[in-house]
Amino acid sequence: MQPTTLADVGRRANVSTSIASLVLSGKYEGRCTAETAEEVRKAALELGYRANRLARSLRNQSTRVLGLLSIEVATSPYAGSMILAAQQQARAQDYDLLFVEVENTLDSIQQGFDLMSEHQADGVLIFSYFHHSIDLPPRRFKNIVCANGFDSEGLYDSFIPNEYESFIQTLDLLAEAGHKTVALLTDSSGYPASVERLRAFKSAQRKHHWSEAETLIVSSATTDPGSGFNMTTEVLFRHPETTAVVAFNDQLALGAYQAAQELSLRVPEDLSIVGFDDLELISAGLRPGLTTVRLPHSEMGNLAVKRLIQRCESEDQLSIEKHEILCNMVYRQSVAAPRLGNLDFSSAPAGKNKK
Amino acid sequence: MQPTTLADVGRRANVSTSIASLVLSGKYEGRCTAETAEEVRKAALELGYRANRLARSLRNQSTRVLGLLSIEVATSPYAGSMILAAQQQARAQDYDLLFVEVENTLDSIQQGFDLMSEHQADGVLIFSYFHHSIDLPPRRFKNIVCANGFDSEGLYDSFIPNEYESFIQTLDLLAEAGHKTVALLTDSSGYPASVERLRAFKSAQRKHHWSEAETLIVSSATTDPGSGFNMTTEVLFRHPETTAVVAFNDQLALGAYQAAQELSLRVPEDLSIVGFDDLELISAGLRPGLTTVRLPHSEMGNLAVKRLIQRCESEDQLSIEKHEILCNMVYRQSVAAPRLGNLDFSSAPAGKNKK
DNA sequence: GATATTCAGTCAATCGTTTGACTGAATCAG
DNA sequence: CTGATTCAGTCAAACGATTGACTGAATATC
Repeated sequence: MQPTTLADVGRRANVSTSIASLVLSGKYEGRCTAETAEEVRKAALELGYRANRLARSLRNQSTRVLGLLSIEVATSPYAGSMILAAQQQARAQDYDLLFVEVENTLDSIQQGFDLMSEHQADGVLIFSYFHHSIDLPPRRFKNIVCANGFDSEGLYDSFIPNEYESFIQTLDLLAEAGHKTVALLTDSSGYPASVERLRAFKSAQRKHHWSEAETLIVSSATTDPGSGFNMTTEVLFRHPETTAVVAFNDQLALGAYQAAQELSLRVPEDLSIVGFDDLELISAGLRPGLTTVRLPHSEMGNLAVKRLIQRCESEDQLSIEKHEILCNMVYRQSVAAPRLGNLDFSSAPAGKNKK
Repeated sequence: MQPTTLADVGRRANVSTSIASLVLSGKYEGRCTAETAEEVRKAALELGYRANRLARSLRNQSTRVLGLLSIEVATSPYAGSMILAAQQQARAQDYDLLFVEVENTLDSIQQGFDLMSEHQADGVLIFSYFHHSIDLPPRRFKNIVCANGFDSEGLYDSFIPNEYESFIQTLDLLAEAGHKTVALLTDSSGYPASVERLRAFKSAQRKHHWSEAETLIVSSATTDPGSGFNMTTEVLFRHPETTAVVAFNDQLALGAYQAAQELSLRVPEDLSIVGFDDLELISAGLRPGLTTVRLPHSEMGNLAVKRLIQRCESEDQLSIEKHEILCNMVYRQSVAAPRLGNLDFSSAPAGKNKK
């Protein structure tokens, strides 16, 4: 049961494959009558004809396939939305995605490019797990676009979150609620996210006349809830005047919730907490819901594909741009007006239900 | 800057494209000298030659591309590992994955098949977001394999979790710890996961001589933490003798933690809790860590690809099999021996740190 | 009425790789 | 010395879609 070819369609409609091809691609004007065209379309439908993209691509020197090099994305909880958005945007323009997961090494990325090269991809997307600078091997493809990361040499378009402005939104929210002593739990990786968010925090301290005590800023190399727990506990003991905790990400925020619980503090009445990332499993699952910032994964996936296709189809040279995307706030219930007075750790820990 | 072709390689090595082809595919024995072969390989390397897979596939009538129809997988937090495992297994055998997200409707799936048909995929993988029966349109491809779901007519291989046996492990763990009154929070969807896990629970009740009060089993149409909170609260008030809560999934378990917190119960000293799925963001992030069962997403992705490739490359008819995969337990700290005596709700709720 | 134009279509080359059929020279067996 | 075999290659036909060049008939123009 061989798949049907254009020749089969032509045969059934009593025309040459040329006419069949021209009709099905809508370019038959001046080449045959409307009736013949109708015949062809009918034959194609009856035979369930599907064009062979290999043959078409070979002839056209264009595959309408985009290579997706995912640098450790698929392992992350963010994977879904970025890849999904890319896929759907591609499909909407009759492109498809050839997916390959690579490691963040020149060698592995090189192999990814080679593979896409063999498949004659029209362009290549480079998706990163987290916002950082990526070293890429020498250019292989005319069309390359990065998302959630950027190439270290600035040779390609990239779509990344605007860390600074997005974080400022969160901080302004706390300021509006009336907080004056705000602690920051951050990470010490030195990646753009930590650098920019720290810069935003310091600027907010000045702008809103917050306490600028250095020990209000605690950082850690790991950003799991355990670190969040420890850092929160530390900063609250040192600064019992703290009324709000800003976490570098939702996992640290989860740790802050746990620390609050341990200290019998209510969120948000006794302590406001905000996060970053909007990992819904955490942010929407917590009680009360965590007010946070949604990373624009779908937007980045979507825009990167749009831009890449534009590059593939454009004759002239497009300029290279680094697009910073503002993230949306997600308002839940973890922010309230500051409580009055300092925390009081002298009282015994809340009684547990013990037998 | 056209990509180099076999003809280019041949020209540089002073041989015909035929020899170039034969050498590079390792079938040159009896066709040329070892020295000539070396010349060809050298030329290919120097030119950075990469075979054009379109041309090769067109000629060979085989693409080494597998279509991946993801039925709402990419939107789920589980997406990553299953797709990643599939991709890596495919790559290990020199296959690639063409990814398309579809909706769970005959029409959308049909379109997915059509697309894979145009791309001449050698086979199609059908990945489902959750373990359920999928209605598929009439067979389009010789080779189809399902993962984390199965086709309603049983026409194809499938790889799914063994819900019953996997859940039994959890329940046995509680029995070993000495629990006698165990509550089940489940969902009422009627999908295999809920049906089978409920069956396992009832069998455990009998096997371990647990209390079989009907009201120890509570179910809900939604499985978010909020439902888990409500169900846990309900069951604990009704059955203060409950010493362990088994949740249908980790999100319900998170709700159970929250209910325990609200009632000032310590986990696991006052209440043991177990989950299912091992959503690490939750299970590893909770304090104490949640003992749960890891869904075998990578295994399913990996095995499905292996089987599909086997089908693609096998001459003879393979039998259709439904493979049930046993899930691994993930031991954390949420299970302990049961406390002695009933819960006591007469005492005032634990004092909160109020000003 | 001769020529030009339009119409409705067919022909054949092309994309790059693969591989069975072929070739011309050298070697070998008898 | 003759015929068969091996060796080291080349040739050319696929695979299926696309499209510029062509064709033969009908119609239009002067």
